[in-house]
Parts: sequence; structure tokens; C-alpha cells
Amino acid sequence: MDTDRRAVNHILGRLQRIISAHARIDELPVPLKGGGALSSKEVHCLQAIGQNQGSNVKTIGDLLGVTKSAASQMSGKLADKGFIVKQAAPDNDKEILVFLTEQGWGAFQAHQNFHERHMQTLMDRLASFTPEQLRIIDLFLEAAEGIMRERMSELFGE
Amino acid sequence: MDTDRRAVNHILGRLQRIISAHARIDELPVPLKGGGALSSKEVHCLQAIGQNQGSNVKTIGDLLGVTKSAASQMSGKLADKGFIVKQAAPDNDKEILVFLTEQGWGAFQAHQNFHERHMQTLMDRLASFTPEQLRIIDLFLEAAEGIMRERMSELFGE
DNA sequence: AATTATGGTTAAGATGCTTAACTATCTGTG
DNA sequence: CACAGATAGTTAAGCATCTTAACCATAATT
Repeated sequence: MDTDRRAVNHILGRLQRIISAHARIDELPVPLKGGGALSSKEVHCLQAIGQNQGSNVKTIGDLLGVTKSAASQMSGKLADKGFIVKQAAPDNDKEILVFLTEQGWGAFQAHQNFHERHMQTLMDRLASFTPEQLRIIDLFLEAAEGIMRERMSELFGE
Repeated sequence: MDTDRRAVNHILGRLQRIISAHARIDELPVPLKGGGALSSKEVHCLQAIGQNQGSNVKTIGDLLGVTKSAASQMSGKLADKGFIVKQAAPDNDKEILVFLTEQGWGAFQAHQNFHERHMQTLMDRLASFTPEQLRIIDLFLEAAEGIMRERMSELFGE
């Protein structure tokens, strides 16, 4: 039906705009309490490490979609700045594991909070939806996520 | 209600993953028919120009969220490669307007198609939703888009 | 034990951005 | 009208981040 096609296009347009706005916002540097700031790339790395404490350097690179070389450089910089520590794996002599320092957790949380304020507003507005409506929204997002997953494994390794 | 909070978190998680997957895919270089490829940044610029034929350089920069300097450099490169032409504005002597060449349209379309194949699959799956369900999905996305818009004007100029 | 795979680092080079300096043109106000 | 300030474009210099390639060390496989 024509009405449907228009509705669908409308929805896809929204999705597009949401995604592109998010990308824009996500590229901003993140100011830290007590002065200074972290670039978006630094924050992404910090996030990956915080959510995967004790991973090795290569794994962090995989999570970020960059080479182990880039991961080594980035984590080196974060270590120099005191946000993370790198220490030899306990069970073998070739891996280097990364951990957030206290300062690292501070920055991690700061960013997390920023993000959560974002999400909180959305959550508030979602409160007016019924469970049944939420289920429908979830179904839609599930479809979208599935497609993304397919594309990912199609384009990168599987 | 607790069920709701869990449902909402579930939804927000999906949204997050969709967005981050999209960001990953969007950073890939785009291969061109007939060999060669364009970097993701080049494609973004090409898209902005294609969707805003005859804009001046500064405007393209604004659309992309970069300085006029970056826009000048990027458009210069695309012009050197033959994807766009820059020509003086007809009504004044200070603006330079940008247009896609035939080759530029080719690349533009190629990328558009790639994107549309993406979207087509999603559209197919959306076909199973009723108009009423589509309306609910749209309401949700409208809320999300509104929040993004707020954040954008909060973070950038208004 | 020898070969291959895996993890990490570093150097060199590419890309794409910013700021700053400069030029040119346009606009509005006294 | 003249000129001050705003606007558009370019370029140079420098920075951040990525990649590839070379290299070393360690682990796993045969």
C-alpha cells in the first residue's frame, strides 16, 4: 500500500537522522572534571577497556575495529596520561593486559553519566508507552539490529 | 514497573548497538565500479554535495560539521579527482559553488544503492507491521530524534 | 627441534582535521 | 560615499590517528 510505503520511508528517514546526529555528538571531545579533556577516540578506547577489564591489547583493537598497532599506540597514550595501566598477563609472557586506574574510572564514569543523562530523557519519554507498544518497538529494533549484524559479518570477518 | 524498566533498557541497548554498528560500517572505504575507491570522508562530502547541489563551500562544511578550511581541502581533492566541479556563483564574486560531475553522480549513486540495499531489507521486514504498529514505531523514533535535536543545539550553535 | 601462529611495539607514511594568516568581496552605517 | 566589520575561500603548519611493514618475543603445532 502507498500509505505504508510512505510511513516506512518516514521511519527510515528518522532512523538515519538519529544515527547521523549521534555520530556527530559522539565525535566531540569530552571535558574532564578538573580541567583537560579526552578526544572521542581516547574515550572510546577507555570505554572498551572499562567494559572489558583485563583484556589484552589486541582484543581492545578488535573491539574498536582497529589494528593491534593502533590499539598499542592508543593504550600507550592513555597509560602515559595515567588513565590505564598495562601489566603482563599472569599466565603467560606475551600478552599485556589493560586495566583502568582510579583516574581512568573517573573519566569512564563521567562519560557514562553524560551518556546516561541522554538516555534518561529518552527513558522518561518511553514511560508513556504501554508494555505492548514497547514490545512492538523492540521487534522493530530487533529487525534493524539483525540487519546490521548481517552486514557486519558480511563486510568484516565472520 | 520493573518489567517496563527492563524492557526500556533492552530497547536502549538495541539502539546503542544499531548506532555503533552503523558507525563502523560507515567508516569503510567505498569501492568504485571500474577500480579505485573513495574514503568514507570523501563519500560523505560527495553525498552532502549531491544532496545540496550548488551550495557554497562553507555550507558543505557546515553540513559535514567541519570548518570551511576542511571543506575547501576536501572539495579541492574531489575536484582534482574529477567527482565535482567548483564554479563561481552567478550573482556574486566571492562564493564558490560545488556540483557533482557525471563521474560524481556515478559514485553518488553507487553509494546510494549500497545504502538502499541495506534499507530495502529493513523495508521488507517492516512490511509485516500494521499501519498502527508503524505509527507507534514512528512515535518512538520521533521522541529519540527530538532528544538528539535538543542535544545538537545544546552542544553546537542554535 | 623446527615451524608457524600470536601478541606487542615501533617507524614511516597517509589522511583528514584545526588554527592562523592572508586575500577578496560584500554589507551596512555614519 | 567611505570605510569598518562580516563573510567566503585558500593555504601553510601542525596535530591526531590510522595503516602497513618490519621486527622481536613467546606460544603452539607438527
